Formats: sequence, C-alpha cells, structure tokens
Amino acid sequence: MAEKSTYHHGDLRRTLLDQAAGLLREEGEKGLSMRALAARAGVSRTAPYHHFADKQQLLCAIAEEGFRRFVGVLRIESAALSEQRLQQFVRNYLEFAVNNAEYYDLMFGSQLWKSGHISSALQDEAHSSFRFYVAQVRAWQDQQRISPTLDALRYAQVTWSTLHGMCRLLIDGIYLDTATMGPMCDQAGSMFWRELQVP
Amino acid sequence: MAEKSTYHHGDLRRTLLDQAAGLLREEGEKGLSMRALAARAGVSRTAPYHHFADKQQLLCAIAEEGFRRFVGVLRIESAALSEQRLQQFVRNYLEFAVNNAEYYDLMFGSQLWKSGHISSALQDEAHSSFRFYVAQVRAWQDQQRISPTLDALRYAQVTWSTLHGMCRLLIDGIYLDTATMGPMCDQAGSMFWRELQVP
DNA sequence: GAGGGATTTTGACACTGTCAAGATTGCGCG
DNA sequence: CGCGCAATCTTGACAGTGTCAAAATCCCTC
Repeated sequence: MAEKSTYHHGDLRRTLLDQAAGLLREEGEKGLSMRALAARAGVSRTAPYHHFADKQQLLCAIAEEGFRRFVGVLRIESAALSEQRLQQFVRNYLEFAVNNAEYYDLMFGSQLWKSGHISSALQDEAHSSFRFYVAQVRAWQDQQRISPTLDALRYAQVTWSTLHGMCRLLIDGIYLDTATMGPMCDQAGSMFWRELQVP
Repeated sequence: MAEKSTYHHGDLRRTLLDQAAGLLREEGEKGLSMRALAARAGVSRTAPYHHFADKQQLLCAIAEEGFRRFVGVLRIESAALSEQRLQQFVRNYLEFAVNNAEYYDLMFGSQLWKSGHISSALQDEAHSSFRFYVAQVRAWQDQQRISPTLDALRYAQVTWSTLHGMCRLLIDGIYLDTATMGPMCDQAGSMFWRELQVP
C-alpha cells in the first residue's frame, strides 16, 4: 500500500493535511496554494477538491488537528495551585503557540474566523476549549481559598486575552521576542496569580 | 482642482490611501485588490504603482496613518492615576481598535509584520508607540507610590499583550464580543491596577 | 514653444482558486 | 467471477490576482 501504481493515491486526504502543514511551516501562509500542495502530494491540481470542498475547508481541517494537539496544554492541576504552577501554565501555552505557529495561526487567526465559512466542527472545538478553561477557573474557586467574588468568566476572558496577545506579538515579531519569554511568562503568571488572591 | 479633465489625477496618492481604507472597511481584506482599488479611484490598473512600489508599501502607508490616529489613545494622565483611569484607558484602546479595525489589522497584523518587507517608517512608528508606553509606566513609578521593584518593561509587555489579545479576539469574533466589552475592560483595568499596588 | 520628467495607460506574464467534463480505478452485488 | 457504479483522479478552461515593460499623455520649466 506504500508504493501505489499511479492513479489512485490511497490516502490522499491524510497526505494533504500533512503536506499542507509542512508547506505552511516551511514557506509560510503565502506558500500554501492548492496547486503547490497538489504538486507536493504528487497529484494533479484539482485532486484535493475531492477531499475538501475548498481551501477554507482544508484550512479548517488543519486547524481542527491543531486543537486536538492543543488539548492538554490547557489542563492545570488544581491540587496545590501555586504561582509557579500558573507561570508554568503560561509557559506551556506560549511554547505550544510558538512551536506550532502554523497551527496556532489557523486556530486563532482572522483567516478562518472572519471568513464566515468556518466549519462548525472547528467552531465547536474552539468553544469547548474556552469553556473548559472557564470551568477550570470555577473549580479553583471551589477548591482553593480564592476570592468567591471573582467573576470567573471575566477572569478567563482577560487572562486568555493576555496569553493570546503574547502569542500573537511573539509569532508576528512585534514588541516581544522569544529571548525574553521566560521573564514575561513569570510576569504574566504572577499577575494571574495575584488576581486570584484578592480578598 | 476638484474636477480634473482626464489623464492626470492630481492627488492620486491621497485618493488611493483613502479609497483603500474605505475598501478595507466595506469589503474586508479580500476586497482590497490593487485592480479594484484602481478602478474605485477611477484610474487604470497599474497607475497606483507610480505612488507605491507594491501592495505591501501601500498597506504600510495605510498602517502609518493608523498609528498617527492612534497617538493620543496611549496617553494616560499620571496625575491622580487610579483604577478607574486605567479602566478608561483600556476602554479607549479597545474602542479605537474596534472602531478602526481596518487600520488596527494592518498596524498589528501578521500581513505586514511577517512579510519581511515592512517599511522602516512603519516599524519606527510602531516601536516608538511601545517605547512611549514603557516610559509612561516608568513615570508612574517615579510619581506615584508604586512598587519600585516592578519591572516596567515586563509590565508593559504583558499589559500590552492583554490589550492586544482582547482586540484580536474581539475583532475576529473569537470568545469575546462587544456586548460584554464594559465588564471586560473593568476586569483588565483592575488587574493592571492591582499589579501596580504590589508592595 | 520645446523638451524633459512625471504620470498614466495598454499589453503581457505567471500565478491563484475553482468549475465542468472526461478518464481511470476499486468495490460491492449479482 | 464479472459487471456496473461510485469514488477518485486528470485535463481543460475561466476569471481574477500582483506586477513588469513599453508606449502614450500631460504639466512645468527654460
């Protein structure tokens, strides 16, 4: 099944997803064209259209894979929640984004979200990630001595914004660079922690 | 000078910048093509290329105008700095971004920053904005009873990230929406404030 | 008035996403 | 076993994109 004769690829969909991610990583967003992708997969220009309705759907599928890899980054052990643990959490989030920038760009980029043609599967995946995070904050409130007056949703929105903003500025090379990631993560984690300790 | 005969436009550069921003606002990023822009300016396809080397330079010029409008949003009266004032500052930043999303997308978007062909004028404008913000934080430290151990640069990086992250999530319609902007701004401003009060 | 530099146009090229029609194949049902 | 159908892949085509080169047109200065 490895070396197929010619006509039928056998596992084109899988190949397309992998090669597309590779192209994105190596050549950047501009480098990923349907035609280049098809060529790289050793197939003709329009073959991909039998597996994805259009380019947007291809990108949505890649983003979904991104979210699947993303799972695990968000989870924080709430037993013995501490400042250090929060700082580590920030580090994990940023490291994922920086090391998987092709995926992160699709998962949280305007390209898909502002297009209006985002797949509902992707939307579900994204929203459930955020809901998971909010639920986790609520769990902290129950288990730890954390200000019960804190609005978990607002806190989640603002802290996620901080994480997302740092990732964007890092990936795009604006204001932040990876050389100072450590101290920045500590600062962010400290702020997250401090807000939880408010009486 | 208003109604020119035909051939020479007279003020094409200015017209292009305005019409480009209009196109962006009305049709979105996809809607802004050099050809559509030329048509809208009532001129032939390649005329714009005598005022901007290529599309990137056009976008850079628009982004520069964005930064010029942006000036003033960053300034915070440090006399009587307060939690409310910080919250208002957050509100101002977000309102600018949301109300001028076409500009904000260019000013802080990957489109220009990741291209490698960003104009140095734009880069200067952007960096000086950030330096201004950092200097402002340092001024607070001098004038108010604010923790002198706070690293102003780190604080500036993290708070700017929060602002930028909120803007991105708002503009792209991920997780945040404008209906809850008020409480979110308050939450962010409170966190900013609290970090300044650390002994 | 003539010339020159700025400005605009027309023509062309390589590239993009995507549709329609045909070619080729593998699989299920008889 | 074999036949037909559906899935898969290809070729051809079209409109649209950014941008270059050469030609046309204009305005301004001497």
